[in-house]
Amino acid sequence: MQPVLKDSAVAAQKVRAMSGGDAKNSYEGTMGKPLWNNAVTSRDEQRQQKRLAVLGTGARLFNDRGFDRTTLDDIASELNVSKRTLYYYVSNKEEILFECSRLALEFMQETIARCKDPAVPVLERIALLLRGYAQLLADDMGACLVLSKDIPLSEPNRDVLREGRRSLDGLLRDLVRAGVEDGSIAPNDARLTAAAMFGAFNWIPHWNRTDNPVSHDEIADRYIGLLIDGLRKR
Amino acid sequence: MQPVLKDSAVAAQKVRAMSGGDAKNSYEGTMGKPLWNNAVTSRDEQRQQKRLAVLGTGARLFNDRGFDRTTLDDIASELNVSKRTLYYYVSNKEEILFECSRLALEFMQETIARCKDPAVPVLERIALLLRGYAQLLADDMGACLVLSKDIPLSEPNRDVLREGRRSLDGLLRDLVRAGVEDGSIAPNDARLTAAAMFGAFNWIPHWNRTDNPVSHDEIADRYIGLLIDGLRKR
DNA sequence: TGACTTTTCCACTCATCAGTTACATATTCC
DNA sequence: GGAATATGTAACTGATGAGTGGAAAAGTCA
Repeated sequence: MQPVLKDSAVAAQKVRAMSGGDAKNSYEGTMGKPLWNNAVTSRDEQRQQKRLAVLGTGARLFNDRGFDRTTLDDIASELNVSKRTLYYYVSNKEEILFECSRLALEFMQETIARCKDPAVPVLERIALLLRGYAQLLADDMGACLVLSKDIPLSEPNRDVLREGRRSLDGLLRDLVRAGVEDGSIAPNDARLTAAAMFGAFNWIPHWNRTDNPVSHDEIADRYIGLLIDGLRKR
Repeated sequence: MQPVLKDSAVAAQKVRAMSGGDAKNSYEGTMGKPLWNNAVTSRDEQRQQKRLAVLGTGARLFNDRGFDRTTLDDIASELNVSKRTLYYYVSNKEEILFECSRLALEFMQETIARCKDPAVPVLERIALLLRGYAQLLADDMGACLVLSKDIPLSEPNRDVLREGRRSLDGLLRDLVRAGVEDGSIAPNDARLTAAAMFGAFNWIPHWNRTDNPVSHDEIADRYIGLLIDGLRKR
């Protein structure tokens, strides 16, 4: 196939071309938002969008094959571009993974903020957090946060992600403790409880990454029901 | 350090030497059983034990660094042996991973059998299964089953493991359905329920792999309690 | 048009690592 | 003792893949 970026006349086509052309591979963007728009965009915006296409394609391939088994040539050829071109948008392979994970954590911020509203009952806030998390994991970048969790990054990057994960975990623990305090939750070790809950959700990208995935909303509903009310019939 | 296998006089010492010598690295064997015994052992038994040491060390390093980031030289040097020597016990890198996973699934068979006893109430049988699974995950080979789950193996091996995992998952689903049938469990989608439960447990090796791990029995107790009775206070 | 910037690619280097070749030394057993 | 078997090593091969150098093509704007 021809290198597309060079030939196409219109910027919008270019960015679409970055995504690989055919529908099944086309990069749908992050959190469901389309990656490009057809309006005339500035050079900087185009650059930013292409960079996002690199990150998104990277995330998808990392999730499919694993970080170590994905070559930069894989990502490049998915985008119909040479490997050298990728280095115009990112400075190395690690940066792709780091940025995907960092963005994923950033996407959670809105949900996190909403979970801190003291007007909402604790159990509902926990459900809110978990539902938001399930939606995050439906996205390639969100799944990347889980599936490539154990790839060792260099010093500063690693700390940034660790802090992000830690604060997410801390929030759930705090909610559990708050629930115990106000009597809505049975006493328990908040650390283990939070680990069990995140664990259940983190496993989703491991099994639900098929051609016909179960809807993450449906999964979230059942998981939340199970975690809050348990298996046992009353 | 000297190559130890060649110099040591006594078989038992040899096998201990295979494990790296110093206590912190010494290979403790599988499922808590010591790997060697001091009785005079036959050549075949020694070979088998050394093979197990290779597998166990492989599993541990795979769990620590990931399969792709573990070289055969890493495993060899952990055992104070040359890489070529490993090839006397296994035929390639994949075989190490495959055998570890296969053995882990084999270790579960006893638990699986006990869970099929119809005299025991369903909820207890589920607890039995999950407790056995948590113990499996405390072992390097068991953790390997989870942490290297997504490494692609060649055709026949992949199918063997898939079948093992599938039947484990199937058992839990069947138990859940049986519980719904006999009224001890609230109606639900058994597939999602089993996924949530295994997910919670599968995540353990991801977070509890430190110098001071939480006891897997303690984790199992809390997880089982949560999954059966839920967060909500009654 | 022509100067300037942005984007792109070909072809390369260099390191890593699975698996092998060729050989050496121990051990077992006749 | 000596043949057969088991255990081990050092040094190599061949493939793979991250990252780069240098230059050409395309786009921008006077």
